Amino acid sequence: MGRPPCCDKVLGIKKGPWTPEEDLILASYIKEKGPVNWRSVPTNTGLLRCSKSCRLRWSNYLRPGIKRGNFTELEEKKIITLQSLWGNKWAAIASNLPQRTDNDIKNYWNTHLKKKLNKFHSVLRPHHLESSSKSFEFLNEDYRSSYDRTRNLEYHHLIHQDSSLNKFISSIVTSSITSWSSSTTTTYASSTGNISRLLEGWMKTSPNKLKDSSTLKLKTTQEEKEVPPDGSDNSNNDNHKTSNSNLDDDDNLLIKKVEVQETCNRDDYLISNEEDYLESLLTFETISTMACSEQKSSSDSTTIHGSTSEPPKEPQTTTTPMEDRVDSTTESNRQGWIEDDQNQPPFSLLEKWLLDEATGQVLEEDQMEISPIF
DNA sequence: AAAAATAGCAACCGCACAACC
DNA sequence: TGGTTGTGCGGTTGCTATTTT
Repeated sequence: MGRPPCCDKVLGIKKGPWTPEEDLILASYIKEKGPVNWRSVPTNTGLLRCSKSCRLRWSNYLRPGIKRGNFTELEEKKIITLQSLWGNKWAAIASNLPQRTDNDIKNYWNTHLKKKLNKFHSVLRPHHLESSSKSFEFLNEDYRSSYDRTRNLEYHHLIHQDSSLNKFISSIVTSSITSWSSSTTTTYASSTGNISRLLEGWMKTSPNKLKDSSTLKLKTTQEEKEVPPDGSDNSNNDNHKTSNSNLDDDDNLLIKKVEVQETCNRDDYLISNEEDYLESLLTFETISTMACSEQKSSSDSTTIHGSTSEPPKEPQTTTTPMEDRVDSTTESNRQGWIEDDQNQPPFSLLEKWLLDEATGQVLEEDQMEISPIF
């Protein structure tokens, strides 16, 4: 026998946007009762909502400490990085952005960042993409999406090849958390904000939440790196909510302290490289404009290649972009990719930056020395 | 000025899984 | 042991606001 129908199948259950009155009732009830059995909430509050709807409303909008709208560049960067590492594991990603909900991040990714990345690729690699689009005509939307993700994963792979890069990503996340921890600015949507302010002071961000968020598990061993914090096989969806199962809370707090200290010691490094990253990724609209005007004014198909204006090169083979790019994730191909740069399609700024990082052109190894996180 | 298209986002849906009985 | 329940999660839908035609 399967599960009984969810309560939202019951007649009389209200759907659609929540009203401020409903928000107030729900928030007040949870404020009074504390952690609740969601099944009992509609009954006890008189709300004509299903338990799931109540839980969702609370966890996504009413829960104190939620920050809404106005994603910062650092948050964008972090989302992009983690999405490339873990895919659409929004809950896992959200666990590393303490004030954001998975739903919010997911929406932001779908409506902003995905487009941004696509634009980023299409502008900086017009030649490559032009041929890509033809090769992709036979692919359905899902498959193309998976290709997009594969491209993101290429960055991931490059990062994996080089411990310093991996550490860099870790440090980005860590420094983000550090700055968030000290941030007190919170922006709420109108009605939600009113409700939240009603609850202000009642429920501070729980120590556990803060601690969990601070214990991002960017693994440093190869097998661990591939595992998202919730477990890649989905065998345990709650894995990302626990810090280090082998350590007790005090140990984890100690690790956090050490980590923060190390982050502070790396400030100079972080600032310079995060700026580089942002420059390539988050300001590409400017680059896009430049590229467009460049292409308009020039008929010789000159295009932007990283920070240079190296002419684009036609792909040397007839392989599809998928083959071309996915195969490049092998170590040998990666090496070839780097060494045989002249024969490869031009890299985007981001790709080039990562390659520069991987080949040690930017950073000294001793500067990068960071204790493995967890 | 109005209609159509698009973007943004809140909320819903359904599946998976663990805990409980 | 198997059914029931509660919860988490990712994907999708649909409404509203904004922009374009």
